[in-house]
Amino acid sequence: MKYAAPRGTKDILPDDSPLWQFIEGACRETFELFNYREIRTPIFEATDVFTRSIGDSTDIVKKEMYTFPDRKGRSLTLRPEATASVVRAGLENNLISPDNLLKVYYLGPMFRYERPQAGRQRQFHQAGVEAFGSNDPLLDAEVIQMAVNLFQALGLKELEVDINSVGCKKCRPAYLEALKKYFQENVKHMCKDCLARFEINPLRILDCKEEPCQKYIAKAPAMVDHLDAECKEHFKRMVGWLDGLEIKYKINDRLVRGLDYYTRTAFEVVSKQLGAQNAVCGGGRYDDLVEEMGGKSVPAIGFAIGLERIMEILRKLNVESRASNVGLYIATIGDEARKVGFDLLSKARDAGISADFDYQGRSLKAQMKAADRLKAEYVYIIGEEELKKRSAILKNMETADQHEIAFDELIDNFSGECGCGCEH
RNA sequence: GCGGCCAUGGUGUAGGGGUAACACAGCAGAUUGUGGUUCUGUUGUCACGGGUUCGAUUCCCGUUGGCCGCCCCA
Repeated sequence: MKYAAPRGTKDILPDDSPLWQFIEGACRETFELFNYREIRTPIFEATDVFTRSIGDSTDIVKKEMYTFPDRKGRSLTLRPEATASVVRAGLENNLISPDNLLKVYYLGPMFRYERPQAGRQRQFHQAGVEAFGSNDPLLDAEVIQMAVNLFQALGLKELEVDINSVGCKKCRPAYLEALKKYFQENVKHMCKDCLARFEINPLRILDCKEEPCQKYIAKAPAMVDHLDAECKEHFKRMVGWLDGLEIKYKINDRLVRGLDYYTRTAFEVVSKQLGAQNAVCGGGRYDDLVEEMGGKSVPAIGFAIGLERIMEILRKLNVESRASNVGLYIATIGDEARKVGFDLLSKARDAGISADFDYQGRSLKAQMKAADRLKAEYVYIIGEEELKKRSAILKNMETADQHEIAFDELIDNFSGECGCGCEH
């Protein structure tokens, strides 16, 4: 093979697109139900947009960004996630302000230079939402509810919603100190990764899955116990709203998210039907980001959903539906019939009937076979005799019934019964 | 960035130092104007580069890519 798609990228082929459209459609529908409106930002940004927001010490910034200089030497980066872009766009276009509530959603490809594996690609797709302008815990609950509703609409089960609070810039430093103090003596018994985490970001130790480390982690102080009064109140009230909405969740005081900008609420939806990469949705509040990116202080919250991972689950559930949308296939014999057939073909399309034709001048048998494979509902067969009569055979491919219909009446015959393959 | 496994027609697989087997799909045909069954034919530089050898698709090394795990994340 001379050319192949770059490592970690995948073609989405016609057989897959119905499922993609289903997923994307469900996202749009749910988001719009909650009155979020679509925003589309460029696929690349000035590198600073990401380094400043995501954080220099995160893996994304340290080793996963697709960064390149353009022809004038400016450093650009393919977006590894969308939140930073949305904040940039919102600020640039004056959509974000403290006294204005902005709710937007996006859908599209993201890029991270990572080693591909199950549920992980270098170009992958996310759908997400961002809401700016409110620090009310009600909004946190609603955002989580929206994610849950979406997964319901998609027919996903066996999901778990994990929530936690990572505090704010006022109370987190004290917690980090407490963590350090706690791990100070134990860390030497723990894995070498944890040793490194201890220096860089002790919060990450909580994420470690190594068996020997677990017993130390289990007794480590939890952020929820170190929240200041306001953060504690925020978390309590959000949980209250979630209970009111009857949303099942698990408080996971070990949940730490990988981007630096999160404050207070952090949540994740994980699937039991996936392998190691089991998070299908991750999000949280980022009350300081807008200000850090040069705006006024505007609280915000959002989440992102990994579409490939949703796809993987749906594939396992076998929800692949691949109905044809061809209502009419026009088969012809001979050059003259072909001209007439092609003319009827375009008339059919003008009338909104999805129609197809043979482009290779093949035998009638081959045309019938093609129509069959396309699962066309009807085939209109035009031969020499039919040309003289200006009337040809319309065959119902499912029942195999066929009868004659004049060229002039073909389209009208269809408009009544909706031969377009749509669902009614 | 690290580790394990792998790489044969469109797809899924078999094989093995002397130029590849099977199934399915595709295409063509089986009294030349009708599909889903059957039968026949047809489809491959055995990932790429180098080495060992009289000879490599088969053995060795490297590269690239895939799968899975670690890290991290969606």
